[in-house]
Amino acid sequence: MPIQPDVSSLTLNRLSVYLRCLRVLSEEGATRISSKDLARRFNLSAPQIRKDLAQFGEFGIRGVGYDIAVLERRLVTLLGLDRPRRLIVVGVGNLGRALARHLTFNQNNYQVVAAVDTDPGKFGMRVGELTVRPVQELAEVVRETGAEIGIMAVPAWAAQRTYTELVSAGIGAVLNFAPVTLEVDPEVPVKNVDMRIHLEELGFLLNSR
Amino acid sequence: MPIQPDVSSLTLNRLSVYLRCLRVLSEEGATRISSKDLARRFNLSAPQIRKDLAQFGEFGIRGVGYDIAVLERRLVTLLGLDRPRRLIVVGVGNLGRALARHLTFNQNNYQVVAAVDTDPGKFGMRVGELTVRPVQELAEVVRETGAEIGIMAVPAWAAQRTYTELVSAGIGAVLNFAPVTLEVDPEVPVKNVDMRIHLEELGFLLNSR
DNA sequence: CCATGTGAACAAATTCACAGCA
DNA sequence: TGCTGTGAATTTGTTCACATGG
Repeated sequence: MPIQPDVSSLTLNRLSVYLRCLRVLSEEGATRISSKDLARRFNLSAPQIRKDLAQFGEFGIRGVGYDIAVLERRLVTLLGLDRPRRLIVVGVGNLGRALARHLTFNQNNYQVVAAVDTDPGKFGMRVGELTVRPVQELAEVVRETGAEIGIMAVPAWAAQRTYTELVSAGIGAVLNFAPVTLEVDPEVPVKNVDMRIHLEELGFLLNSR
Repeated sequence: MPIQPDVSSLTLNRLSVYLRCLRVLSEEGATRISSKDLARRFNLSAPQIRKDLAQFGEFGIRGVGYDIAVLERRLVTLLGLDRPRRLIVVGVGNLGRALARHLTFNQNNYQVVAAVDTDPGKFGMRVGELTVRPVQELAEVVRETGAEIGIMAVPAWAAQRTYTELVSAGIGAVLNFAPVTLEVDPEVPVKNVDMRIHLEELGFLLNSR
């Protein structure tokens, strides 16, 4: 019965995948699933499912499998999906505007609550339900809205400065779409979405055939 | 002097990073760089730089370092950045429209040359320079435009079918933004951009403090 | 000399295989 | 009996350290 010592990013990402799979099964009315069946059904690895889950306690029933509802609840809690997460979009170019709309999901969690930009020409502009505010007011906006995650959709050259500003404004974590490697404060984790790197990898693969 | 046996995704992604760094140095007028200096300057690992590069031949000059221009050219070639890459966007919702604009870079490579959707209400709609065409004409559009990479910005439930259609249409590789694990044809590689997984990882990290 | 290129040591991640329990 | 949970084996990736060569 070990507590999580520290969990790798690889494992965490698989937890998200497992949750997705469990929701499909729930939808179908299933109540129990073994790691083997889960693996077969969704192209996963059974021992890996067990190793991953075992890091957070013993959920399974030996000889039977996992209770889908129980496991689902546990993963929801672990991934912080049991309460709202407020997001703030920084940079409302093409991508920022799309993200401001796209990342506001249905339900209770993940809602984009604010958008800011440096360009005075954009202040007051409407993006979905939001009004674009000046980046100078970032700290204020973060405080007012309770935003926890910053979505960075700024040009590469502005990214490091923007990150620093988000940190000072009291943000808790950042999803970065700018194609740069940020100098990161360990207190404010960053995940990068670097489309150019992905495209270049595909470019390499296209070349080799 | 080994040829590339097969290169890991991790290595390929670092090549993109190296290229980015070299461009900064070029810009500054530098002509030579050692793995040690490159590592120090950009927070990389010197032995890893050497290992990564060595997979593709011997570029360095012992006792001196690497010639920036030579290395840059080699990486450009490896990553397929020396000739145009035409992209087709499938699904022109908020995200698809933004990507259609965002992924058309300056220069000669990476240009979005077409956009398609299933919704007849969107046929003929303008997105930047493009006109949205019916997904039924996918194969034709791919042939006409010479698109090599498909950008999937469709809902999760449509993703698998869309991938299959892209494969039949003769696409070479896919960048997938739908939050699903695709069943993949080994001939048509896929890279996933799964924002939900990233947000859920950040959610976990926010919880643990 | 000095930095590359590389085998050897190490670390991380995955898979295996089985003990232990419902 | 059958599946979980887990140490042990394996594979994959990174770092070290040094022989090699400009």
